[in-house]
Amino acid sequence: MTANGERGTRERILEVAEDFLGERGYDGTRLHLIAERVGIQKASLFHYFPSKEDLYHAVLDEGFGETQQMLTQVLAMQAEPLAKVRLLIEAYVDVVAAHPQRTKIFLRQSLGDAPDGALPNASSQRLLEAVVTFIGEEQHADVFAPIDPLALVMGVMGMVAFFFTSGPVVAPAWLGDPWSARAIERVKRHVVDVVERCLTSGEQRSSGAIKLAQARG
Amino acid sequence: MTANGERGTRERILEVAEDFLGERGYDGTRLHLIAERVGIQKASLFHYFPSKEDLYHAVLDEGFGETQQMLTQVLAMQAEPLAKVRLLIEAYVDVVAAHPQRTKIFLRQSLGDAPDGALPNASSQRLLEAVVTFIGEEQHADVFAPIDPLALVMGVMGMVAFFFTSGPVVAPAWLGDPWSARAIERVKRHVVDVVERCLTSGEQRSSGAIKLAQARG
DNA sequence: ATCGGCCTTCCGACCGTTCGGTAGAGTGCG
DNA sequence: CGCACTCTACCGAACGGTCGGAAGGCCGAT
Repeated sequence: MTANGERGTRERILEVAEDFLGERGYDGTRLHLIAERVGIQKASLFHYFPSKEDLYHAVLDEGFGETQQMLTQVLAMQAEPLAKVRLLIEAYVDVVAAHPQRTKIFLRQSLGDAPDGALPNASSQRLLEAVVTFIGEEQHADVFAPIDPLALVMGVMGMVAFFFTSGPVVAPAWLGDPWSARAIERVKRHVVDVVERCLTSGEQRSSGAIKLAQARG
Repeated sequence: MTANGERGTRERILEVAEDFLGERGYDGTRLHLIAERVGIQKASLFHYFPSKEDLYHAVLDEGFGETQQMLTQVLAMQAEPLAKVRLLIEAYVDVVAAHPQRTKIFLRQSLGDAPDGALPNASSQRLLEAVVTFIGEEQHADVFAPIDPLALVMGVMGMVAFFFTSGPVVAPAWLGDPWSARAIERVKRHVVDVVERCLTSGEQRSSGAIKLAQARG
């Protein structure tokens, strides 16, 4: 037994790496700093991961997997359509709020952080499709109001990610500590509110929005 | 007169730098590649900008300034409240779509791309406040439905940014070429649609909105 | 019980490359 | 000449990654 009695060096590396990758991105992450924080020699990193890029992908996979698993679970639940949407949003906000660095990595990835560029990740796309299909079906049954489901879902992703990652920079006063339970609740409520208004508004506005605006004048 | 007859080497550097910074971020941007694409020697970059960080900030300032100027202009226009909101959104989408790299840089910046961390940028905060105040006043006059205005505005920023920067990765099929006029129009319509539903729904749904209304008094 | 090999885990030292940045001279123009 | 601009050549530092080996646990053979 050397310095590290507890087991899980590999896991600790992944944790620390996630922190650095979220904070500074792929190119900004220094392996020797990861090693230092883990309490290990830099060369030892290469015992667990063949290269920096492999470490990056390991962190990525871990994060994606967990998030998708949680959302898939919620999607399979039995509930009223609108309630299920609410649950989905709340679960998503929870998972984003619980792993801020992971969310940052996800955003960075889609901005093209990795050296090999941004990859579309097949399984996450399947999940996205499942959610969109669910909403589309309810719309077809006239339970939900007609609105582009894909745009709606992607809008939710964008809003939530932006609130937590960019929010503190753009509007530091708002939310205060973005990871506090109070802030999380606020974000949930707002997003649910917005989506519900979009899915329950009686009139169809999609293309007639401009006319409506004029009519109100 | 040497190789570069047309004037504006500095401007060309800024353009090219914006491209690289958006595509790969601060740490991933290599000065020698910028120089190469400009058609200049790397050392010449330092004649115009004292350091990489200064170049970065120059790009940042240029981008912020232009965006803010445009939005401020729209905000000062005379129009019906709801129409003005629509104009603001359309202007914002236009400017984002016109400068994708700039938007990526902005997102990266708020994720903490620069070596000195993310700075809250005072003037952009003032603009944000102006928009929020405008919405708040219309709500107070019962023209707009009660909903957290700051959250709404930030949500719009998040949605739009996400559509254009992450959209192609998350859902490549959607939008197709995200910078086509068709895609831009689609994004505009969706965002305007969502915001209008939020600002015109008669009933009051969120308890967050109630709190906001209280806080305002 | 203990020796010797073996495996995992980790380490100190080192390597080739590339990065941001500098020095200084050259060139053409007003 | 002075000035604005660009060049070639170079530098120290830091990076990702490699190498050979040391420290200890494990286990079977003696």
